[in-house]
Amino acid sequence: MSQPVRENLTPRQVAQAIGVSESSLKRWCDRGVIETVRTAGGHRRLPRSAVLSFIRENGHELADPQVLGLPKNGGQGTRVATSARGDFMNALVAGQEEYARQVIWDLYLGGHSLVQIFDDVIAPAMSDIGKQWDCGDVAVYQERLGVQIVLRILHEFRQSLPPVDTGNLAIGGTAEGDQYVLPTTMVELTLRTRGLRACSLGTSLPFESLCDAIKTHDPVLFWLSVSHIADEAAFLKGFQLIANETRERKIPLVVGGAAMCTDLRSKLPFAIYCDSMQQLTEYLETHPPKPWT
Amino acid sequence: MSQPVRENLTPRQVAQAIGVSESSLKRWCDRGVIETVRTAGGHRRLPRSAVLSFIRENGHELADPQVLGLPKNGGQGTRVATSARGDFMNALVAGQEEYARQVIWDLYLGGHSLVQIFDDVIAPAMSDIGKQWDCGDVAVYQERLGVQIVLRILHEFRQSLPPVDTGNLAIGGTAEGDQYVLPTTMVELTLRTRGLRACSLGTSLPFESLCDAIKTHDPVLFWLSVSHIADEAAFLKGFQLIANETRERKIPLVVGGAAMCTDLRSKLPFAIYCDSMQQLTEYLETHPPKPWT
DNA sequence: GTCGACTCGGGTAATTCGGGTC
DNA sequence: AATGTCCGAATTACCCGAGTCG
Repeated sequence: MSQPVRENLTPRQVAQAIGVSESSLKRWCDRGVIETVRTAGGHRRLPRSAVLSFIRENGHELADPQVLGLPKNGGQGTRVATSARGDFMNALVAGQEEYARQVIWDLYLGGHSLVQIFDDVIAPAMSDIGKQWDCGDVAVYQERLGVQIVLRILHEFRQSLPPVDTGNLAIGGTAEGDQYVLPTTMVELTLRTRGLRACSLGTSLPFESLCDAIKTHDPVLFWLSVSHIADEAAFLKGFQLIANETRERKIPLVVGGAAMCTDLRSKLPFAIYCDSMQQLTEYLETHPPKPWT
Repeated sequence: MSQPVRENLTPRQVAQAIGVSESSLKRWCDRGVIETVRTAGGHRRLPRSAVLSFIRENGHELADPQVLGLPKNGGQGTRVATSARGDFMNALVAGQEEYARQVIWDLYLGGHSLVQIFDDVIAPAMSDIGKQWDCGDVAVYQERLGVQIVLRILHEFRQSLPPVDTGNLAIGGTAEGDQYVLPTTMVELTLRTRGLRACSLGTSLPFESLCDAIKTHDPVLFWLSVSHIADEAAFLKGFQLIANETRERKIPLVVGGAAMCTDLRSKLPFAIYCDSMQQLTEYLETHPPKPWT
C-alpha cells in the first residue's frame, strides 16, 4: 500500500511529528534522552522504537502526524503529486484520516499551491474512488467516509488561509439534485486564496433560491458547481434563470464540474467555463472582479 | 505560510490569551489545575483541549482569544441558552458566520457543555429555520448556508476536543435518502466528548453499505441518525438488516432523530432510542461500551 | 560522478525555568 | 492566600557555511 515503513527516521521527520525544532531534537539525542544511531557520515538516525518510547515516557505526545504511519518525506518538496495521489486515495479508502491529512500538508508545506493539490491530487483521487465504486471495488460507505475526511481537511485549510477582504463577496453552490459538496468547497477555497470572501451556499439548491441569494447578497462573482445532473430539462431551464440574473447585474457567472460535457454547454447561454481550479485561477488573474473596492 | 493548528501551547501564549501573568499560570500548572506536559528539557507545554476546559471550569474571560485560534469575544460576559438560541438562529439566517461562532463559543467557554449547546441552541435553531422555511419566511439557500456555517463550527470543536482513545471505535450515519448531516455530526461529537473514537460515515448511505461498514470495522457502538424517511417500507426493511447485524455482534444500536415518531418505532425491532444528545450521554454513562480494551 | 535536498555543528536571540520578593 | 514582577541559569528556536545522503 504505502511505502515500506522505514525503521530509522531522520531528525526532521521526528521533529515535525512531535512539533519541536530540529535543534531541540538534536540536543536531546546528544544528551542521550533518545537513543540514536549514526550513519557512516555522522548523520543521526532515530529508530522508530526509540522514538515511540521517548514519546511515551515524556508524555510529549499530541502532535499532528501519526508517527506510526509517518510518511517517508516530512518536508520540502520531495513528495510529488503523482505518487501522492495514489497514497492519498488509498488512505481515504482505508479511512486513515491522519495519513491522508499528512499527505496533503506535506504537499502544501512543500510549496505546492492549493490549486495544484486540488487539481492533481484531491480531484483525481475522488474521481478514482468514484470509478472503483462503480466497479464495486469500493463500498459506498468508503466513498462517503472519504468525503467526510476531505471536508475536514478542507475546513482546516479554510482556517489557515489569510483573512479575506470584507468587500469582495463571491457565492455559489450546486443545483438541485447535485449532492457533491467537495467541488463547490474547493472552488470556495480557490477563490479565497485570491482574496475573495467566497462563501459556498452548499448543495442541492433550487435555482430559484440561488437567484434569491444573488439578489440579496449581490456578489462580485457567482459560481455553479455541476457534478451531477438529475434532470437535464430542468437544469437547462434553471440555468437560464441564473444566467439572466447574473447578466442583468453584470456579475460573472463561473461554471464547471464533471457533468459539464460539451454538448450540454452548447445548449446553454454564455458563462465562464472552468474545467479545473487552475483555469479558475487564471480567469481570476486576467479578470479580477471589482479590484480594490 | 500557515501551519496546521498547533496542539501544544506555551505558557506565555496562554497567559496572554486569558490575561494573567506567566507566574500565575505556572503556579496553576504546578498545582494541577491545568493538565500540562513537559518537554525533555523541562519546559511546560499546555494542550489546547486542557486550556479550554480550564477556561470553562474557572470562568475566565479571554483577553486575547485569537492566540488560541478562537473568535473574538462577543463581550457578553455570560450568555444564556434561551436567548442565545434566537441570536444564533438570526445570525445563521443572515449568514453572519462570525457572530454565530461567537455565540456558540461564548456559551462553551462560559461553561455550557457541548451536549447542552446541541440540545438547547443548535438543534432548536435548525428546527426553527426548518419551520420558517416551510412558511416561506426563509429561503432554501439561507437554510443551506446555515448548515455550512454550523458544520464549520462543529468541525472546530472536533479539533478542540481532547484526543480520543484509539480502541473504542464508534461509527454511524444517516440512511439512504436522508441528507441531514448536522445531527449525525453532533452525535459524532457527543460520543467523542465521552472518549469514543466516533467517526461519522456521512449521509445517505444504503443500508447494505452500513452493514458492510459494521462488518469491516467492528465498532463498539453504531448509530443511525434519522431526520427524514423517504420510503418507509424500504426503511423498515433496511433497518432490519442493521438490527440483525448489530445484534449478532452484540454491538449497541443507537437510533434517534426527528423522524423517529412513535408509530414508526412500534414497527421496528429493539434499539436504543435517544431523543436528544442529553439522553445519549446518559445512556453512555450507564452503559459504557467496552471500557478499557 | 553530478546534483538537489537534507543534515551537521555551532553560534545567537528569544523564551522559559525555578525561586525569591513585593 | 493569591497575584504580579524581577532575576540568573537553562532551554528552545532560528540561522549559517560545510559536509553528507540518496
